[in-house]
Amino acid sequence: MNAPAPRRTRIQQEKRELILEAALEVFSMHGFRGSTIDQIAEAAGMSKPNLLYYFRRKEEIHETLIQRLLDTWLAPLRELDDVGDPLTELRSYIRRKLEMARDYPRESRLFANEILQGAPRIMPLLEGELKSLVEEKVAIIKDWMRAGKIVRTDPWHLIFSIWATTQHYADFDVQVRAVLGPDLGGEGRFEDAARFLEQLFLDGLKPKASPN
Amino acid sequence: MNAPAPRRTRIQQEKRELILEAALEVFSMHGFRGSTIDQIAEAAGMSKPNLLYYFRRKEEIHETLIQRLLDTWLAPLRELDDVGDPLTELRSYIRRKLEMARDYPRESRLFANEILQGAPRIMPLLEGELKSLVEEKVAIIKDWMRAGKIVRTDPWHLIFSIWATTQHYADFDVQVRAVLGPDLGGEGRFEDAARFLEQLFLDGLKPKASPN
DNA sequence: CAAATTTTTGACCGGATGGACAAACGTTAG
DNA sequence: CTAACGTTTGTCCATCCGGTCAAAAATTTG
Repeated sequence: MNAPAPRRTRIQQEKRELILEAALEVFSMHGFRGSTIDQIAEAAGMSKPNLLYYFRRKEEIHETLIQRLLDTWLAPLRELDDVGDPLTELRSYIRRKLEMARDYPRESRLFANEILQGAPRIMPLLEGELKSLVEEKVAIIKDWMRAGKIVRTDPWHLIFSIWATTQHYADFDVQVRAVLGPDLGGEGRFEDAARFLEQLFLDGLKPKASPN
Repeated sequence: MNAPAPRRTRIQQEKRELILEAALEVFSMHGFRGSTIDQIAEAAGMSKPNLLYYFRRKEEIHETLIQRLLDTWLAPLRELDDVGDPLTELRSYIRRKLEMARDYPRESRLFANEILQGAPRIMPLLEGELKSLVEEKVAIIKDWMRAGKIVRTDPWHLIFSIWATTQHYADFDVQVRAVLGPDLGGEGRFEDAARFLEQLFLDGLKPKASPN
């Protein structure tokens, strides 16, 4: 399906990296249609034709960005496995997702933009890779429920709500900071969010009968 | 500050309404920059110059849409008051928000688009009206906590997480449906989500000591 | 009906934007 | 030095898009 990755010199690699970094900044802020090649070129410190020497089309930059994003984006969920204690596993999943919202807000917004617009470029991936990954993790969670390790609830919507609450702090960051104001909206907001989410999910999920 | 609303004939009102309906469809899908006047005009069944006879600029449509949206959008939160039982109040707030995600997904996406792009047009409103509304409701929630009606937790992030989880079903609807698949992703998904969220928030918030 | 007013449309304009291209520039290898 | 190759840039083009305008069509008013 994919063409073989062409050989590239070290300089080409670096320039392409520079462009991708700049494009991430621009795309995540203005969306695909709202961003211009000129903006990206300027952010990357080069001229438009020069940028087009490294990426032939605007879409090519976007595609590369999205593709690269998805690998790192799903990593936390991939790491969720059934070897550890369920509550510990879920806690560190939530924490990792929140850390990603804090450390990679641009990636999160790029993804959000894509989904908002109907996911035209990644629909197959959502229905394929993502769907089966979630199914795999849902199975694990169901096992935990059957074993009485966590309360019975809907595992799909549990995952959705973890996604929603954590990504909210990246995608809606402007709103969060505006509402919290200067006092509460500083860097500490992620600590507060982490504490809150841990309490929300883990107290909500902890079995009432025999808390061990 | 605002110019007085000009007198309009019934026909003008209807046409403007038609245009706003079409624009909501288009803007919520492609964002402001990604939408063209031609698209909106075609969706409204009229020519571009004709549309521009009713709205002089593209921005004017968008502003009208956003302004109208915000009133209805914050209505559920406004209704949250301290007269009823706290858990009942929160339950119906969550339910109303989820119903809005189900019944007005385009409005939700329009709002999400605006926030994602840094809220350039509504920042003052976020820092003003929204902030003080949230502060007001945070005070109520704090009272409930002091009175032992609900567990102590961070009221700001409680509100954020209600926003995040409910709006997720509108903004990320494509992803939700893709992951759930045809079986689970039907209309029942909102019922499932409602049940899950109620359990998540209310069990998580219910005081452990004396549940009454 | 006829004048006045409102609504609709085709044609057009100017600027922005994605992209092409050839020439210039720089670097490396013989 | 110079030929070959990789990189950079100025210029240009076609298209898209927001918005204008005058004239035609429809509607209302007298």
